[in-house]
Amino acid sequence: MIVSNPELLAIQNSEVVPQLTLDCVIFGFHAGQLKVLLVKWKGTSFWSLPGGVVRQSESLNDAATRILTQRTGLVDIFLRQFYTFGDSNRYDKESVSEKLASVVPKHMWYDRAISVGYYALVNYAQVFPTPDEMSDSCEWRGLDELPELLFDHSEILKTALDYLRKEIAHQPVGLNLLPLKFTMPEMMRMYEAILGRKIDPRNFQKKILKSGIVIKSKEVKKGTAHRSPFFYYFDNKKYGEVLQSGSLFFI
Amino acid sequence: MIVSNPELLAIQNSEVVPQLTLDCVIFGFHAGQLKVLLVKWKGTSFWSLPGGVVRQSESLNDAATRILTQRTGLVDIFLRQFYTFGDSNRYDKESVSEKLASVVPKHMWYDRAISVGYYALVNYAQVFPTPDEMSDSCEWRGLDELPELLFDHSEILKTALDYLRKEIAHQPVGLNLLPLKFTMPEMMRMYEAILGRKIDPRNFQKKILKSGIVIKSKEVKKGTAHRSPFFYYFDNKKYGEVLQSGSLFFI
DNA sequence: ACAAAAGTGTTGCGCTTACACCCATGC
DNA sequence: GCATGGGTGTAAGCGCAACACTTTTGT
Repeated sequence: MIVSNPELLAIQNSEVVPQLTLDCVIFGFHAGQLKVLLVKWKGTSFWSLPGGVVRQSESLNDAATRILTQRTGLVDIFLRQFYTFGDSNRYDKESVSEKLASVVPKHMWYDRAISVGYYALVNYAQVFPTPDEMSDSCEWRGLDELPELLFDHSEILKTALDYLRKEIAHQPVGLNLLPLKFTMPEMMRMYEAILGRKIDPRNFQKKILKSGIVIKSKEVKKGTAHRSPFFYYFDNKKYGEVLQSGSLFFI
Repeated sequence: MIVSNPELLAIQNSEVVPQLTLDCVIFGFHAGQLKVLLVKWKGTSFWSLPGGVVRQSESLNDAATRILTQRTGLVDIFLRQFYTFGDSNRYDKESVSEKLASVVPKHMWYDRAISVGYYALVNYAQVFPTPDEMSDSCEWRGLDELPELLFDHSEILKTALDYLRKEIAHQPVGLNLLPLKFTMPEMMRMYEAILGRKIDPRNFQKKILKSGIVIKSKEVKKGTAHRSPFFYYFDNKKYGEVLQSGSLFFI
């Protein structure tokens, strides 16, 4: 049996690494908002991050990729390990096993588990949120409309966002979050959503253009009810170079 | 039984988290060089990073602190989790169990293990390197005189150094690596050792002083065979503030 | 006296920030 | 035509990097 699924199942066979789980914070960008993909446990109203176990034969990165592909349908996504959560009281076994009794038999829970946290940046429009056999929905939620999360997943989410904010200061971000063609205001709103603050549009444009990671197309976006903004697209080669070099890139 | 010790013992009881280990990259600074604490396995000539298992009742941070205190005699050290290594082929069970057959019975090895990496910054002069029951020595080694290491420990060490170099750009470092009183050239050589490049002494001094984390004492260091440098000491309060705020601090 | 390391200031450039008006579009 | 958002340039100040000579000390 292979359990593709979630948190903390006390599977005592040798197929998976015991007491180890992996949780994914999947970020998307839509309607000017940073969103996170959450799952709701079958027959309950309890939400958590999508997660899973690690098979004996796969690496942590492979496990994270597998989980992401299952939930989003995407391959080749930007994925990064950011922290491993190992407090001995990350969750209360009694309380959790009670809440999820209809999904997971109580005796299957470990007393404690360690969870490796990954975050992913994905293109919202290309994602097909897919619940699995333990969840009956899988949905995007804005950062300001988050439900309470099971386990320590609220903390994991918050930590992921902290890491993302740090990384964005050194590396270009966007190739993974934005569609193929996008406007400068869209890109700027993405940065604003991640950083949680306003950015000056003139300075933003100057900096992005100077870095060389985007190219201005001659095409404009029509039907925006106001002046038509230009489309831009990423220069993948240059983007990769800047990503490699980490040649910083504050906004 | 509690095994305080190292990598990858297939202890099948419930005292420790199975298939999970924790490895520490302990950095010290001495004689102008960045050094790392290594252990040599008993009766062999094989070296590795000091590591250990995680007890069921302790958090990852607690486990790392325990291991560090055992090896160095220090309490209250600067310790940071940086990455979790989870490739399924991090080590070759056959080859490792062969090499360490005199220390660990072959059947005790897991097929694979996940290792959480921590690095620590410690004051070289205060450390008493202490081998444990599995190692017959525990020694400092300079970064350019490293032996080959077991498992994937060379990669872990390299990764730790990468993380340290990134962190040093945002946070003050030194309170943990330098003695209570130190000279500006000593501090500068520490930065040079970590960053692996030369620094301009005038610009360095300006930047450090401006940050306010050190205070110049009126005392000079005597007997240096040349002009006597001033002693400095850390302003712990200010240091803590800068550390918190992450108010960056490039060198 | 000599060799070696420590101490110290200035300048120019580039980067960052602050700031406001005109333009295009849909309604 | 009006409201809304998009597009764009300049100026000032700050931070960073480059750079060399004098001082002190032990031998």
